[in-house]
Formats: sequence, C-alpha cells, structure tokens
Amino acid sequence: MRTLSGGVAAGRIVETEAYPVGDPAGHAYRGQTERNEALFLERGHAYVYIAYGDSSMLNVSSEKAGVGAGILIRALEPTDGISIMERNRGTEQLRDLARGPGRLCAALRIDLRLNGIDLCHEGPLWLGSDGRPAGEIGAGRRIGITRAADSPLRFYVRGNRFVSGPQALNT
DNA sequence: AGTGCGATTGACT
DNA sequence: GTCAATCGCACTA
Repeated sequence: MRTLSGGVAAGRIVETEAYPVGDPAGHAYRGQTERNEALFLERGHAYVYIAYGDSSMLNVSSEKAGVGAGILIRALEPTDGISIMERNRGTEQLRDLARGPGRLCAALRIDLRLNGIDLCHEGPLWLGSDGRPAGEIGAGRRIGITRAADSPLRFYVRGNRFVSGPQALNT
C-alpha cells in the first residue's frame, strides 16, 4: 500500500522474483556497497534502485540484518486508488498500470527517497494483507537477467492477467 | 578517468 | 514481433 498526498493507492502483489544469498545475479553478490546497503537491513525493508537510466525497482530485504538478499516485486493487481495510478502512469489501461517492476514503481510513485524504509508497519509505503486467500502459485525462470537465468526463482499467481512476461511462462 | 553492461520500457515495422 | 534509449554503478588501468 502506498500513501500519497492525493490519497491511498494499493494492489495485490501477483509476481515476485527471489535473489537469495550467493545468487550471482543478485545485487548483493559482490558484497555491500552504498547502493545496495538496504538489502542488508533486517527483512522487510525496502531496497529501491534505478535500472536502465529510468525505471525504479522495488525490492524487499529478506534476511536478517547484515545478510544481503531480497525479493523483487514485479507486478501488482491494482485494487485501490486506480485513478491515482492512471495519473502517475499516463495511461488508463488497467492491465498496464503495474505490470512490470518499473511500471509498478511509476504507478505508486516509488523513488529513491523510500530506499531503506520499514515496510512492515503503516507508513508512506507498506505491506499488508487484504485477508483474501492467495491464488495458486506457479514458479519459473526469472526474466531479464543473464546470470543464473535458469533457476526457478520467479513466482506468480497462475492465470492472473496482471502478471508480466510472456504468456507461455505464466501457466 | 574511462568503459561496458544491465532485475526495462515504449515506440515502431 | 523487433529495437533503441539511457545513466548509474562496478570494474579495469
């Protein structure tokens, strides 16, 4: 969930990728630096970075303090504040509002100022549950990386149309 | 100090 | 379906 001056925007997370300890594709692989230090915070903190010049990416640190690992949030099924997301994204295509990590951050206006915040308590950006049961989860290879690309570390809700990536990988 | 390369997106054929 | 834009960061010299 995301609190903005214009109101609250929120959605269900329908797609993630894991970047565990020792993963050569992970940003923490080469040790702690100024950029990735948020990955080394206690699990549940935000790690935000910029890829390809623009496009922010949102990760959640996933290990105890001092250990570098995280989960990339790749896609959201919009549930609240849809008009806010449409304005942030410059489109009214519901399916495209938060399908993809860069789009998700644009829709919720997530930038480097949120790097390192605690996501486990209500705040400008936080994680919560809507009480609804999760759908059936599928696993497959991660998207857009070259190293360790074959590890099945991408997880998604089966059949959900807000999941990014080729349709063939989402069955 | 210079270079190469992405955890992507949007526009175009 | 294909392809270029774009820039911060890590690595080499």
